Amino acid sequence: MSETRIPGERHQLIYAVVAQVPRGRVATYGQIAQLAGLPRQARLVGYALSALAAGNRLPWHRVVNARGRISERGDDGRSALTQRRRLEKEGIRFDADGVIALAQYQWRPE
DNA sequence: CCACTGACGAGTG
DNA sequence: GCACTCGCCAGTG
Repeated sequence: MSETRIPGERHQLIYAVVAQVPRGRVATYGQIAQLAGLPRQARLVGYALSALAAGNRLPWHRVVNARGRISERGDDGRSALTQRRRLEKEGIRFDADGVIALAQYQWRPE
């Protein structure tokens, strides 16, 4: 069967998973993709998040890359700084290299 | 319609 | 551990 995919459908699947990441925890792009039923498509998660309109309710700041670092956006680090501040406000610590200890903070859905 | 451009990560050498 | 390839989607001009 050829599954008819509506453009933007993947974005919705991704947003639905991001919305579930609890406060004080982080998830990786690859993890979000996996949970959204899009294994090995971490990049799509990045695309989906970059397409977010400002002022949305999604906790997009809880998504970091597989190395535990915040991915840069090409907006001169502005949004990256916002992201870091929000995470620190939730109690998440960064080491001197700007790395989050995933072993401690990564979200593990039941 | 085509070309280009992004919040990634696993695999390979 | 580093450099490189490749897979994959949606918006813009």
